[in-house]
Amino acid sequence: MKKVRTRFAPSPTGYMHIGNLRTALYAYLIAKKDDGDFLLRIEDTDQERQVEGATDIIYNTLAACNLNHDEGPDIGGEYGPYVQSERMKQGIYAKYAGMLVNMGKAHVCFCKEEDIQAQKEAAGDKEDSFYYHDPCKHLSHEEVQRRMDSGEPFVIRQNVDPEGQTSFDDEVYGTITVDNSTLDEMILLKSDGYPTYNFANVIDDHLMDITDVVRGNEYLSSTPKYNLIYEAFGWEKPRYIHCPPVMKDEQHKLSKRNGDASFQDLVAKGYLPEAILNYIALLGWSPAEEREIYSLEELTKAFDVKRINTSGAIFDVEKLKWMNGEYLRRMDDEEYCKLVTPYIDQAVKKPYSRQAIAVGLKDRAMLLNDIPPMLDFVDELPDYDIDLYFNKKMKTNPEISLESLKEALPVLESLEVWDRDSIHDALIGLAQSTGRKNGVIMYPVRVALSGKASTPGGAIELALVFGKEESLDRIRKGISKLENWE
RNA sequence: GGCCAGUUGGUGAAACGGUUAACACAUCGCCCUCUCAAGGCGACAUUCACGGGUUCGAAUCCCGUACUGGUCACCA
Repeated sequence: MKKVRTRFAPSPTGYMHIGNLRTALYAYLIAKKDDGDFLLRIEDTDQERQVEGATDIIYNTLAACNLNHDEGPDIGGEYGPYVQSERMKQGIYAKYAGMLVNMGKAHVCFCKEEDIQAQKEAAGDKEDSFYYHDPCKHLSHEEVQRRMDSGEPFVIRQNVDPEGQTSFDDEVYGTITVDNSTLDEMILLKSDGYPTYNFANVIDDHLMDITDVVRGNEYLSSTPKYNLIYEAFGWEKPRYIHCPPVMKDEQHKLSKRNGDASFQDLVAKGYLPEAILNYIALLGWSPAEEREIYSLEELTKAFDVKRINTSGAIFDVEKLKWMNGEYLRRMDDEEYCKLVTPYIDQAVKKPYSRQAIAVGLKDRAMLLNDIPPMLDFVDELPDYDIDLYFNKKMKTNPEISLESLKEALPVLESLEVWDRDSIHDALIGLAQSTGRKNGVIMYPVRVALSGKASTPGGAIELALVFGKEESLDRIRKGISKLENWE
């Protein structure tokens, strides 16, 4: 069996959007599942749509996701070059286009774009469909030569015999059959000498020994035209794996045109690349087992083309959020602390232990960017409202809280060691020795320490973050605040 | 408009002719609890776009209708 080779073939036109990334992921998984090669090819045949820096975004995104390619413009390979504009300069496309012309499978066309367009529009009113019969097909060899010599602009256009049907098997959508009469004769080589996407794609996929073509399902209807080229050359056709779209809502695809979230936007918002990748793997594909969290390596094993869906999937940021939180929670503490420290630093300038803060964050922050606002009480005790001391469930109110804080203060002051156990024993001991609920003591202390209704951590965790001196200071402030209120 | 494809809950989805129509997110309860989370438990589609048919039996097969998407570029 031939070694499986897939490719990701983006055009460098801007940010990497989610649907695009997912196609890359699937192509990667299909190759790696069978120990095959995954390659990157840059399709820059449209000179007008080039965007500066777009190629770097592609490299960076793939690298961030660990979708490492085996061959590509940046790392080379035996099938190079991997950039289509460079391949064009080597005359590759012109050569194959010429071969097709000689075989009678393509022809030189001098028709003007506007003329064809006008013809289509005129016909559109009367006929159900319009199939372009290119008159240039019947031009004599001499005339073609003469007009080319005279410098008249031309394109190379595919020949399609409108008789009969063409069908192909897609791994996802099954067998698809179309009437040849509905196939336009597509342009292979543009008048600027560049190949069209369609043509370059076929030539390169063949030349690079691509066995599995993975792409969006918008190509489903042009696939028969691709196959005509394979057939003209007598080349073996690849397996086709067309993927359903990733949608923004029921009727719109996720697109960069609309400014929808790109991979880098999500990363900037605090999503982990691994979580994003895991989530999008599940959009349009489902594993055979009841599990949703998969590392890239695990995905590689579990992935199965047969389980790719045929209908579009809506991108649900809520579920991504959950998954991101899941990834965060599963990290070991040390790793988590390292990851999160830059975000803590955004909100906390004082030298409190990052690790002590991270402990409280771990089960609470689903997004990295949620972290700074959660810590806005750390450097400065906010000027909080006295009503915070009311809590029905904890059975506290300002009077009870004042009492609790007054009792807690000396107990904590007398502590020789300021660690988790001693603080815990002191506070809980206080509550239990007087037969009160833990919350009656703990809740007011937590409020006094933070001045907030909710915090990443309870009284003990916060006391640990602040240390003895600052903790006692905040409790004293709480006491005086309550006293003044009365 | 022609052609191609899709249609299971708010979302991702399972099911490959016979199940109480999995599971996960979200939502809503309850429990746990020093807040909030996390965690635990439970609720949530009498029904699989609609209408016919085939069959003892259909979300699953067939036909039609509706709706949605794609395509019909010297864009990819």
